[in-house]
Amino acid sequence: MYGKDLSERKKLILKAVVESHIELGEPVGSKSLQQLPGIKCSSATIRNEMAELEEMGYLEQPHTSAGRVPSQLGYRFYVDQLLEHYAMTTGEINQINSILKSKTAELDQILLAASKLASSITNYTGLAVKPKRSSVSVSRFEVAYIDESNFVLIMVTSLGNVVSKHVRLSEPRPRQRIELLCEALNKLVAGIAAESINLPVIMNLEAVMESDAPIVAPIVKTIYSALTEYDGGELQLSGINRLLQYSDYESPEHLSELLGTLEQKDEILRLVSESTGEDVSVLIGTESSVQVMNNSALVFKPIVKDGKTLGVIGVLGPLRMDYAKVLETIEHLCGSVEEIIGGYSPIFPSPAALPPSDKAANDLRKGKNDTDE
Amino acid sequence: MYGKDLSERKKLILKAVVESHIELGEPVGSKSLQQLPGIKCSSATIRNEMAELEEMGYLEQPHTSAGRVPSQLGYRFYVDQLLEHYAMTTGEINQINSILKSKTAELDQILLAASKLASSITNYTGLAVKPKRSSVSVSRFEVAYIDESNFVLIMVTSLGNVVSKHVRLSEPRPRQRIELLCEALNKLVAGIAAESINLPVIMNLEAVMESDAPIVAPIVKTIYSALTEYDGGELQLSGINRLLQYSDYESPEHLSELLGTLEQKDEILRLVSESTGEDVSVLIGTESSVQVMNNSALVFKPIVKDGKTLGVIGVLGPLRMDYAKVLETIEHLCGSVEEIIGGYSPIFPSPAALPPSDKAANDLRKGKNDTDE
DNA sequence: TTTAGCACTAATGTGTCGCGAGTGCTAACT
DNA sequence: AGTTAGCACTCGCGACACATTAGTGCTAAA
Repeated sequence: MYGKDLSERKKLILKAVVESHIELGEPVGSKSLQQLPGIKCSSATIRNEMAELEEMGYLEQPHTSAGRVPSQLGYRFYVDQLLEHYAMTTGEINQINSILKSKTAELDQILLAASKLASSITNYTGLAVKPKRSSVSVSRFEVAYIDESNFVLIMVTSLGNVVSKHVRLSEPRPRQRIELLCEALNKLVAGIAAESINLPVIMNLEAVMESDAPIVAPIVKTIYSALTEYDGGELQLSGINRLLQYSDYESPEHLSELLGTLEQKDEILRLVSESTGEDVSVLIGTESSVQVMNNSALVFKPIVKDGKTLGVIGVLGPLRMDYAKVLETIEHLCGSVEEIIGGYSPIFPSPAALPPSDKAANDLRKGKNDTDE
Repeated sequence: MYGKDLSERKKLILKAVVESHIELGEPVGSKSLQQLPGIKCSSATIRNEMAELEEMGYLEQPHTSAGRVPSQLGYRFYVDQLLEHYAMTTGEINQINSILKSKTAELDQILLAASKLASSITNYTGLAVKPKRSSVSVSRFEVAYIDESNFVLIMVTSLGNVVSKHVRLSEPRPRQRIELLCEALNKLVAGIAAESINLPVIMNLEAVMESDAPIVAPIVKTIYSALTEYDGGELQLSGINRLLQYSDYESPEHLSELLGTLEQKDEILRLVSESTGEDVSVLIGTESSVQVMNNSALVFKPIVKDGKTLGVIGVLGPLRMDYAKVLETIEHLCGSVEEIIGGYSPIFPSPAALPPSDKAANDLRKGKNDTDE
């Protein structure tokens, strides 16, 4: 393991370099370190130590006769071992409480609010992700009949969310047939994950629908696409303008590329979904393996309830971000969000107290979230 | 009216200045104009003309001994009177067709795709707006019962969209009571616009619900917020990175401010909703009366069907944007989108073929749109 | 009314210079 | 052996002077 061979003094110096550079954004020299409390040696000694730290890869020099700047490895080590707990100010805590607590609404809203808070507290770009989910299923179908050629198919998913799709029929069907279809769907499709809607299921459906068999296929297709679409993960950024505050020293083309990648969304979604575990992830520079983020750091943490990841909130900032504050903020935010959604009386408290469609029972064990729209 | 006193030659010169500056982004001098076809006088004459144009406010000089740059008024006049029709390339048309035609899905999706197209074709930032609607109402309520403390209230709006809200009850209620509530809602609230849900309505509801009166108020509040929230207008940007390509000569703080304003969304929504008529709007510089957009131009056009504005797509770019191309692109895009949604068989074809809730009848005269989710 | 010519202006680019912050190295010191 | 003082060296950076250049306005002639 790296970093085990560092003397206490080296750690102290590395820590000081990182923190000074995070704060001021400039290469830090031996003299400025010397007058720091806790260091009792001369600038020459510090120079020697820094030279060695550079040798080992923790620091680097923009050019001869500039101070040192932490390398990616330097930040890594700092985050892993040197970080001091940041105590959030009461102002910050109040801000979180007042804004977040007022949102008892949809999870989406809460996530967005949390991302905005993350951005405004840390002064970096905040992000909220509604993660890709595997194997969502519909626990119940409803129809809202509009006219003989149109109805809205409403699906309550296994997670308690609601997805609705407008369906247009090529040939008109009377109300009862549609309601029959709905019943059939509830009997045959409810509780089945999108990927396991297969031919036998469809044939069953068609058999039930008798003369209306032709309308089954397009409807199943609609259901399928609704589920997978809903499933697709969503990324929302807040405080994009703060990207400029720190990457202005970078080339504008680079920034433009970064913005493009962010707008694409898939890279970030991939990163977020790749991370395992319930803990904070910190991706520094190339660790993200996204070319354009080599000069950025990404900190994020999933919001977990009963073992399910309901969302992710995080912060995107420069390599020299204030990791202590960001980590603390993210953790606090996640905590608050989990508290809020935990405060909900569970929608599906136990396999016993169940929604009407018995079929769906086995899919509802853990789903207790409550977004919709 | 301005601009009537301009000689043909002045117009020619103004046009040339604008177009040259749009293309190259640099102040344009008398010499470079001279060698343009269609101008048969010497640079000195052009200088005189330009001096007069500056006098009149159509041109301005960044400093002595630089060329001239169009003023805001200059652009205005150019757009109003000098613009030449831009013929879209077949490549561009194909791009639109292939991408747009494949989206037969939700209006939201179509709008987003159109905005992306606008951005990629024009190389500026594209925007799509789902406009604020006035007086949406619920034409029908449905409930999806989950358990005795939870149900999902599903509302089919007067426009045929579906909004759903999860409702948590502080005290459990049996299924029948919820269904009764739903019936009552359909009787008393369906067809009423959010703003006309008043005390008498609520009292009526409470009377019907008898012992369950206490749950009425929060539910009405939910309905109200769902409607106004849904009603709130939505803005999506695409190609934000292209903002950098042209505003890099601006101060980075300014750009940051602009991004902030865009993220806020309300300014843009206001601008878009303020515009009347079905035509393209072109807001140049201060015409938007948004401080931070003084150096930007906004071009947008509503998507209209049967007299209803279903969305707006537009482009945000620098003052020196390629108005000819942008205008043509936006108009073409809007045309394509209208064509696509026009192809839908109308959901509410006539006041006769109506959704079950008779109450809602009078709200459905024109609603023929079909988004959902 | 147009044009050629000329003096003038301001931005832009280039080269030189000195300053200052910071380093590495060596030699003396504990 | 580790620490420190001292010193020579290296860059980056801002300042200044200077030439260049693209463009102007004005005047006087066509």
